[in-house]
Amino acid sequence: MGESLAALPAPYALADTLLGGQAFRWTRARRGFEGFIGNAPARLTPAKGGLLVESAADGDPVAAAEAYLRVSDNLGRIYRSIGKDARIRGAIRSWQGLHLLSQDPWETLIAFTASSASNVPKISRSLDKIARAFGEPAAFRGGKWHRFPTPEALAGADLAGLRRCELGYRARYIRSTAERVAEGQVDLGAIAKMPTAEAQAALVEAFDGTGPKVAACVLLFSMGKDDAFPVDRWVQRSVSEWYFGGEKLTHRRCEAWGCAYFGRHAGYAQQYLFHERRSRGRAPPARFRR
DNA sequence: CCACGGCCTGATTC
DNA sequence: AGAATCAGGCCGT
Repeated sequence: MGESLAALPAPYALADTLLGGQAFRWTRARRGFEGFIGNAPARLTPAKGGLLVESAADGDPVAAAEAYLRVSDNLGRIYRSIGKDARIRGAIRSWQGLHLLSQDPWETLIAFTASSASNVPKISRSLDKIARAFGEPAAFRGGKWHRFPTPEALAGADLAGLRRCELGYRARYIRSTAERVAEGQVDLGAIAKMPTAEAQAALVEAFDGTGPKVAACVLLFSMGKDDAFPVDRWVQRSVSEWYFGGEKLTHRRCEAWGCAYFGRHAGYAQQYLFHERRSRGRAPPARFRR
């Protein structure tokens, strides 16, 4: 087991990043967090001069953690790029150091398929149950952990077993998605290489239960497509209230607006809007309206 | 292209 | 207490 110090840029909002709803399998543990990096159990603990990484991963756990946490993102440059107005700049100020993660596409696809019309605690419980029921056990720090199951393992899962994971109607979506990936009918790696709009269309086309929002989350949180702009209820509200004076917007129009307005790093803007609106944002001061 | 109802289910609100 | 409503949507009509 490796144990060493990773570099962590000065403002890195670790808790908001790990627990804020882009990943679902991290929990607080003492002064740090326990979860998975590259499907290996890991513990991350803020320490003087960096981040203590403990992991059962093969290879270089520190490098894996740094890649997963996207520590080399240049947030200053990104903030300048998306900081188009006082409203988004206020959100950036409130959530300084919030990062996007670079997660595994397969797990992210299943996680956000499970997320539809649900909520973070329930999604976390579902994914934990899926891992316990269908994933490989892994020993780490004297505890018993369960890796996220492979596509093959989930493709072979019985529907009743999946339903016991609090998945409801999403269970059949998850199994059919696993079947398509396991059978090699869809290549997530190939999709990750496509331009964003094309990749999003390919995901929606390929998988039952994957619509534009879920696809955008997969692109943003696991495929490095920072120009994806997932529109969920919170982002929809924030854009409607803060940029359109409360006017109702279709999902499609909201997404198109976000991509055009924020540009290359629209996905980062989305994260900040999401956190700001979900945590406390209400009606905007009139001066922010257009 | 858009609007609407239905869908599993647990927590919260009324 | 039991009924609505909501929750990081998607699908079919």
